[in-house]
Amino acid sequence: MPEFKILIVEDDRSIQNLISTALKINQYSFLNVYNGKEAISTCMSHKPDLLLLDLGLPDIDGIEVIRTVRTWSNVPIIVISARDEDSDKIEALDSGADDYLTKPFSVQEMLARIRTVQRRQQYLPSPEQEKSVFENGKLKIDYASGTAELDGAELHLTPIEYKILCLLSRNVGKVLTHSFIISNIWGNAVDTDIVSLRVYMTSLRKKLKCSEEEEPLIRTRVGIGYQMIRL
Amino acid sequence: MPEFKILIVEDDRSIQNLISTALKINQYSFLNVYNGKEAISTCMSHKPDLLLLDLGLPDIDGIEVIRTVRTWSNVPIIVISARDEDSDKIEALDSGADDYLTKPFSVQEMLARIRTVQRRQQYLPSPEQEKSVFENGKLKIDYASGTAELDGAELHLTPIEYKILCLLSRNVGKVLTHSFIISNIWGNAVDTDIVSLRVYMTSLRKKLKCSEEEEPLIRTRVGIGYQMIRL
DNA sequence: GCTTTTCTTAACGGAATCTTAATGCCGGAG
DNA sequence: CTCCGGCATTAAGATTCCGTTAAGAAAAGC
Repeated sequence: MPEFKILIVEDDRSIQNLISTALKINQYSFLNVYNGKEAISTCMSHKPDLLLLDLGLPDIDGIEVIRTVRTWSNVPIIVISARDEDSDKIEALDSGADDYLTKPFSVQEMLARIRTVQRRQQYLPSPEQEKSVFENGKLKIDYASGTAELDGAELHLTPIEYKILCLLSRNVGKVLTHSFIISNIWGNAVDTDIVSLRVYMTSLRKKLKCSEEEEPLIRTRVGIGYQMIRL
Repeated sequence: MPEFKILIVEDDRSIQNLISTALKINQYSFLNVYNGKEAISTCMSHKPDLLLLDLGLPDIDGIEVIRTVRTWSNVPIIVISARDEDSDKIEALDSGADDYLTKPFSVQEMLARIRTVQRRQQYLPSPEQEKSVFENGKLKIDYASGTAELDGAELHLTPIEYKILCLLSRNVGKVLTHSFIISNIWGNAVDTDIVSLRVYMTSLRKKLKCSEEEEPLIRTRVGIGYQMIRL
């Protein structure tokens, strides 16, 4: 195995120190950042193999960090938080976290859970080239900053529109079924109608369409779902 | 998404019942076994997508179950145990467990951690995904993206046409009876006429036929059914 | 608290698709 | 040769599916 890079996101210096020391002893390579924005940008630039993430950050909420990173990356995320309410755990896990440790935590257990992540990594096919910027024709998405632009002009998308666009872009060329899109956007719990999805597709298409006489970026597969065309 | 089968390994009937009920409500399909030997054999025979494993079993130690299963399978394992010593957790995780919940545990948290496993599953290469492209003469089907093309040009197929084409392609060379095709496309419940099938075969053939003087891709077996020819 | 944005739901016209029916073709049996 | 069963093909009605608009509800920002 090459090297395993861990990004520690923790504003409490003493805990940050505790974790760093443990990782150093076990010969992991790691980086420290102290707030959410740094976490996202470092994650983008350094492409770590694992995130150790505190939820209580000074700037952004940790949950938001998870959601943002998950728009373009499947990097394992272990949450380390002082909040021990069930609702917090569930929200973090459903937002995309892989594991959740409650402070005070056992360093040995943390290390064991890191090893679990490493072990799973082995079975993954190819370390997919996860880029944080997506480009397709005139469309350009910057997953890290959460923005999209068309022909250089920034698009003003609502959160849901943006999510749908991300989902389609991450699966360019593939046909995504209605139910797949809905469960990915609204979560497994909620049952939203297909009708809502259609409304969003309309407004998305309206915003994506700069000129006529062009092949539409998003194609409808009648009876199945939608598909972004690779231009 | 197909179905997600969970194997519950728990000798305490009350807890087993608690878990079963939660899974049933959330429409998972699951199996119950009550000791380690059954766990291992059922795991082999039924190939579940997830193991919920209690460590305190009457016959074998749970850790041994993990190690045994791990000799041939990477199926996700979530341990649910009364032991809350660090050493127990670490041993279980290092033996191959993916997660560790301590009794008493929150059912909601358990469900969230199951969803985490499911989410990760999506990114893994499934057996069918590996051979997801079918080619035969000028015809090419990409099962993953749900598209088919003829001579490089994409085919516009209706859902039923596409289903029929997939069915035939997955059984190239074989003769499929009318009733087999009908039950596979429309399900055993609906009684659709053979006449409808003929109409679809016509439109399918029309779309598949690029030039004359060629051997037709789909051959009629009078009185029996249809067959895709391997070119 | 008020304004603005975003989300959701309902309604409707139109398009794509499914199904059924009618017609003609072909080969074998009488 | 003629009849008949199985099949292909076409057309047309029925049905489902989609896109769009508008309006009220909810949420976010000020």
